[in-house]
Amino acid sequence: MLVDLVNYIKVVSRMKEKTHELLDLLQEAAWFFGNRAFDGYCCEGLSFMEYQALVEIRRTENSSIQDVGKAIKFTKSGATRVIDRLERKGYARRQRSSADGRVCCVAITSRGKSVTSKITENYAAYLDDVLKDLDVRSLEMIADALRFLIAAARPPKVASAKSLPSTRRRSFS
Amino acid sequence: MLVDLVNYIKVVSRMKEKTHELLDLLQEAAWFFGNRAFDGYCCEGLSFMEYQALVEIRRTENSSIQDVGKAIKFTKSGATRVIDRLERKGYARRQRSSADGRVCCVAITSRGKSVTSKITENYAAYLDDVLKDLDVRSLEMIADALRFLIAAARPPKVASAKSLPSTRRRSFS
DNA sequence: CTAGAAAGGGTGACAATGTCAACTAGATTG
DNA sequence: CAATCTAGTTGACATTGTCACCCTTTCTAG
Repeated sequence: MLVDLVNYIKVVSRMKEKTHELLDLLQEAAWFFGNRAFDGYCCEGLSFMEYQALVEIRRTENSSIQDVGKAIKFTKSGATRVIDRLERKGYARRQRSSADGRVCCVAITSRGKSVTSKITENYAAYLDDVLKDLDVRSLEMIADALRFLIAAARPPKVASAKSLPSTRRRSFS
Repeated sequence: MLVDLVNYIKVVSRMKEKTHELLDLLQEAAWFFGNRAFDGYCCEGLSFMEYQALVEIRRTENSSIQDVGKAIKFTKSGATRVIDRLERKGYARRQRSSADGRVCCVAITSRGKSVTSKITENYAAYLDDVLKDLDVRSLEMIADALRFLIAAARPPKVASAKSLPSTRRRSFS
C-alpha cells in the first residue's frame, strides 16, 4: 500500500532526525567532558593518552604492555613508547614476567598513583563547578543516561566489529 | 554541634562519591562517543581536529581564521596550519576580507560540504548500530540528559574561566 | 628433540601535528 | 604621521604514534 510506504518513509526520516540530534548532542558533550577538556595536557607532564594508559595500568595491576596498548587503541610499538615515557617519568615500572619470559608486566608506582589521583581530583573539581547548579534528580537522570549509553557501546557486544570505519591505524596482530 | 559536623561530613563525602561516579561515566562515554571513536582519523584524509574545524567553518559561514582557531582551541598559528591543510585538500577556501585587509574569511567548498556530510553519516550509522536496542523512551531520556550537561558546560557561563588547569598551551593573545 | 612458526617486546626512520617566537602587512589612534 | 595593535604567516622545534623490521622466548608438529 502506498500509505504504508509513506508511513515507512516518515518513520525512517523521523528516526534519522532523532539520530542526528543525538549525534550532535553526543559530539558536543564529548567535547566538553572528553579529552579536549584536558586541553591536550592534563598535568604533571602527562598527555591525555599517557593518563589513560596509567589509569588502565592502575585498574588492572600487572597487565602486559600489549594489554595496555589495546585498552588505549595503540599498536604494540605505540604501547612500548607510552610505557617508555611513563617509566622514564617514574609513574610506571616494567618487570619481566616470571611465567613467560616474553611479556613485560607493567605496574604503577606510588608516584603514578598519586598523579592519577591528582588528575582525577582536578577533573572532579571541574565537574563540581560545572554541575553545581543541577539538582540531585537531574544528576541521577544524567548518570542513568550515561549508563545506558555505555552499556550499549561497550565491546562485550564483540563479535561484530563495533568501531567507526578508519582509513588508517591497523590494530594488533 | 558534633552531630551537625558529622552530618556535614557525611553529605560532603556522599557528594564526592557521586561526583566520582559521574566522572567515571562521563570519561567512559566520552571515550566511546568522542573523538577516539574516530580512531584518530575519520575519513577522506581528515584528522579529527580538521573535521572539527571544517564543521565550524560550515556552521559559521565566513568566519576568520582565528575564530576557527578559537572554536577548536588552537593558537593562531595552529589555526593557520589547519586551514592550510583544509585548503590544500580542497575542503575550504581563504579569501581576503574586503572590509578589513588583514582578516582572511574562510569558507567551505562544495567538496568540503560533501565530506563533512559523509563523515556525519558514518558516525550516524555507528550510532544507529550502537543504539539500535534502546527504546524511544530511553533515547529521549538520554537526549535530555545530554542537553542538561551541555547547557551546564557551555561557555555562556563565561566570565569565569571554565576549563581544566593546564600546564601548557597558552590561549590567544 | 628440534626446526620453524608464533607471539611479546623493542628500535630506527618517518610523517603528522601543533607550539613558540619572530615577522609582515593592514588598521587605529593620539 | 608615528606608534601601536591586530590578523595572519613562517621557520624551527618537540611530541607523538605509525610502519617495517629485529631479537628473544614460547609453542608445536614431525
